[in-house]
Amino acid sequence: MEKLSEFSFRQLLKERGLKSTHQRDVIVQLFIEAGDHWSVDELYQRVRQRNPKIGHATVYRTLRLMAESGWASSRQFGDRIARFEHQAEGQHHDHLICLGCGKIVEFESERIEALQSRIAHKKGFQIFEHKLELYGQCPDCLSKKEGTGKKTRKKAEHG
Amino acid sequence: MEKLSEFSFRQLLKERGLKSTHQRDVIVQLFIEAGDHWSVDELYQRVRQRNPKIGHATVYRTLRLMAESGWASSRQFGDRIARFEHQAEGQHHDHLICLGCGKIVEFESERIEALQSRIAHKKGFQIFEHKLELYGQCPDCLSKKEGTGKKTRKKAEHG
DNA sequence: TGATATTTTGAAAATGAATTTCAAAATCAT
DNA sequence: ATGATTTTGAAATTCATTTTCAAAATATCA
Repeated sequence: MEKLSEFSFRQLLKERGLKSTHQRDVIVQLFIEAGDHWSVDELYQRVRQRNPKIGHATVYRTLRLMAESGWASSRQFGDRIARFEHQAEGQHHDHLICLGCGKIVEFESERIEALQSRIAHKKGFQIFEHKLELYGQCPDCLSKKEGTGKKTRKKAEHG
Repeated sequence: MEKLSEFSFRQLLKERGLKSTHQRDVIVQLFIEAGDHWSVDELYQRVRQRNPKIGHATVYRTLRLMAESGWASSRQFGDRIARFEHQAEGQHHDHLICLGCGKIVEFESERIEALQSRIAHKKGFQIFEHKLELYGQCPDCLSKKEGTGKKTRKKAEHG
């Protein structure tokens, strides 16, 4: 699969007999710029800044289109809202999620993947994908937290 | 923590200054009987069979209460609906989910847990819980499937 | 036991993320 | 440009879950 860009997305649309639009350009471009783990609504806010006329349904639709065509994938971390990430070209990756500040850190482990395959095979399953999420406290939140152990989940930090 | 039973749940309510009710008895008992990975609605259907006067809000509330007090835990497998399981006394377990028939199989792996801890530690995180889900096809669906690779997710099978 | 303060309940309304509807607007092949 | 087709935005809808609120049930204690 090609690396995602505004242009390769237009290419994809063409191949599928779909139309290129200003809205799709903006959304795809901002999706690329934004980085991983944004919710639809967070991305929609950015889109609005660039063009307030673009509706949220269009953001949902475009993100879904990207996910269906393999450019993006959607995940849920604990809550009920979908967060999108750029589809990793090669390696699959997993996530550490901070319950303090919402920060999401990615990691990879070939050894875990290998163990997963072995387990699946033992149970007779054929695996298409997996999700591994570790929930806890990030270094920052651990050092800040002297006193009470609060469990409030703030809006996700990104960067 | 004590093993879950109707009676220990009444105990818990008492300790918390909450009231024992017929509804809570029925819901807890059926939750125990039902086994793992039922959605609220599926459990609600069972509850209705025993007592059609019990409302779905009460089932939601009771399940939430059980989850808050550590008797049950809720998870989402791919879709947006919560499924509940009895809190494993000792060992944490993970899940294999069949995308063909919705069957959910549990497994445990100390070695994966150990690798997870190591990774978390390396990134400076302190982990409270984790989720590992492997999505694919179960043995039954693999053998059934000769021709087309359909991806429809049926209602979950249990047992 | 009965009075009463408190909690719980069920029905219906509210919420919130995501999807659909539909008429108007935009796109694209000719 | 023309016209068929797709896309759009706003509003409505869906669906799981939560909340509201008046009525009912429960616990407490005199």
